[in-house]
Amino acid sequence: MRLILHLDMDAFFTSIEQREHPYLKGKPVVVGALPKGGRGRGVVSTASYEARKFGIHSGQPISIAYRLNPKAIFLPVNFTLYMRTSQNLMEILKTYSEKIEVAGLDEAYLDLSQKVTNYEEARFEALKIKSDILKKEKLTCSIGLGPNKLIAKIASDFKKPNGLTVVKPEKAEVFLSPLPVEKIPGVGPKSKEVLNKLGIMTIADLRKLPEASLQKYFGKWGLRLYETCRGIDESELIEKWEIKSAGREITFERDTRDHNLIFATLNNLIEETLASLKTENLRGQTLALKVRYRDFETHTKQKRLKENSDDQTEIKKTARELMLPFLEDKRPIRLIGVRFSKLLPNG
DNA sequence: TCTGGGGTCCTAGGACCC
DNA sequence: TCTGGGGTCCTAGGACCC
Repeated sequence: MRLILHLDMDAFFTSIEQREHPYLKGKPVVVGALPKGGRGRGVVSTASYEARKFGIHSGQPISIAYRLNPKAIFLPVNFTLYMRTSQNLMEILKTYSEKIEVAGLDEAYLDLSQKVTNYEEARFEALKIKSDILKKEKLTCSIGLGPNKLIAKIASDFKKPNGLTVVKPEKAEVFLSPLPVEKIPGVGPKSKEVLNKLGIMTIADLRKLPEASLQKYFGKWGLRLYETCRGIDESELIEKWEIKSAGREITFERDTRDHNLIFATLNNLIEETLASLKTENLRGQTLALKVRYRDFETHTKQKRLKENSDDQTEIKKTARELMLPFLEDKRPIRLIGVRFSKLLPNG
């Protein structure tokens, strides 16, 4: 019997801030870009549950969050702190199963198939994990239990915060039926719109679509969707991720056409990315440049680097050449980014 | 209202090779 | 004159996730 647990921390970043600074408890806290009196350019990373009452949510432009509640407490992202907390968390989880997939700073899947024999035992394990994390890290989480990653993931989101949802295999279809299609991981705004226009609002509706139609609209992903809406997911936990690309990007404080600023920033981004690749003992064989104009139109140009092009000066020169055609456009530039892919171990 | 930064995966056309 | 089929690599774009 396969039994998967998915754990998702509750409002991870803001909960950590509230833990570190007790006076923040019970208050609307927003972690993300700084609002700068409503003129900030970033987005909300995490909003505390108190902040969510004002309509503030992650991914939202910080300027809007500021408008919704200027009195909320806006904090910058303390990535080092969250990373450290995340590592502690994952160490705790590893004591409950050796088979674990770390899915971001605040999420993990545990395969309990070898640890328990039924859902009652699994529920007991889940409760132990929750109390262990609360005791050791002073944080709450929500957990989903199910016969596969898909069900476990949707279940963990079903009751938040501090929830525990158990979905036995025979209840999977009934559990999924009433949920809106966008609850399916991988169904974002675009797919939701396509489906909604076809009159498909819930996962039960999705089940009425023939496999061939799903393939027509969504290609390979459509075939997966056909199984997903029936609660079928055979995918294994990914216990070890290998890095496939590494990059840096930055949104300018204000849109710019200043070539000096653009090229200086470009060089910085390359230096930073090369430094982080170096710590992994990797080098990239392909360099991609990204430019976003004021109107948010975004383009990329990439180039396979010459053999053994490990030379920073050479890479910067290539980046410069990739950038030049973008500068012929009259639109001010909002963001630039670089990314290395086709990574190889450094010989 | 105005949209971050780190990534992954998929698609599609053209080049090139057998 | 009309023109294969398959595989792989490269590039560009887009959807999505945390």
